[in-house]
Amino acid sequence: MATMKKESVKTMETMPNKGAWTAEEDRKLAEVIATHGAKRWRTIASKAALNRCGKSCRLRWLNYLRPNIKRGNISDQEEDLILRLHKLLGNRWSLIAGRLPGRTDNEIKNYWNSHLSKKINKKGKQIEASNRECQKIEKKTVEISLELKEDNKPHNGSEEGSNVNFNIDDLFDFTDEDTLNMEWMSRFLEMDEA
DNA sequence: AACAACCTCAACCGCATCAGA
DNA sequence: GTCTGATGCGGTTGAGGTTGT
Repeated sequence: MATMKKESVKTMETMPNKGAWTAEEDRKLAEVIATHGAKRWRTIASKAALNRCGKSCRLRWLNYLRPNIKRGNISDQEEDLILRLHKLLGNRWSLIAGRLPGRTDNEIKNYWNSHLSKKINKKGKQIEASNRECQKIEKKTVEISLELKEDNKPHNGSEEGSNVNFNIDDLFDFTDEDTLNMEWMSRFLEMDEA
């Protein structure tokens, strides 16, 4: 990918190199990191003589050159984990990445923005629709119960004697998902404490 | 075949936080 | 305590690829 942003000649002359990394740059950077370690990025940048800033070198190393980087598609299992972690942590990409060996925060962020956010929106719309349906049913249930109350009301106006036993729990159909999430979250937090 | 619209992902930017002097 | 440089993080951009018309 020959990524070269539109820049004036002056900027090109004075600013550090920008755009896509070449194989040669990667090799030089890896070489310097091998001898000096992955810290003091500004020093690394100058030792590698790449005409790139320390920040760029760090990013390149973390997202591309670092060993044990897992390349390729995100598995269903990983996707599920990302979804759960995002639910728990929000856009804390580096924390999420920390729970996915071999994956980088940038990769997860990109995956979220291009795949999962769309999925969530889609699901969100479905949930909205089903919520609307639930509200309709709820409204109807309340109407019916009020009608029944009216019918069973003694003519002296007392509430006693009503046959309507209204159980609030019957209105909600809880799935096991919330319970599972709570259990999973506890396990996750235990991992951090360990 | 040509063009537009959309998608992906590497790289950049700005800000926040950390660490050492 | 505070100043300064280094590092880390999340948001954004845009080139190149893919798909649709």
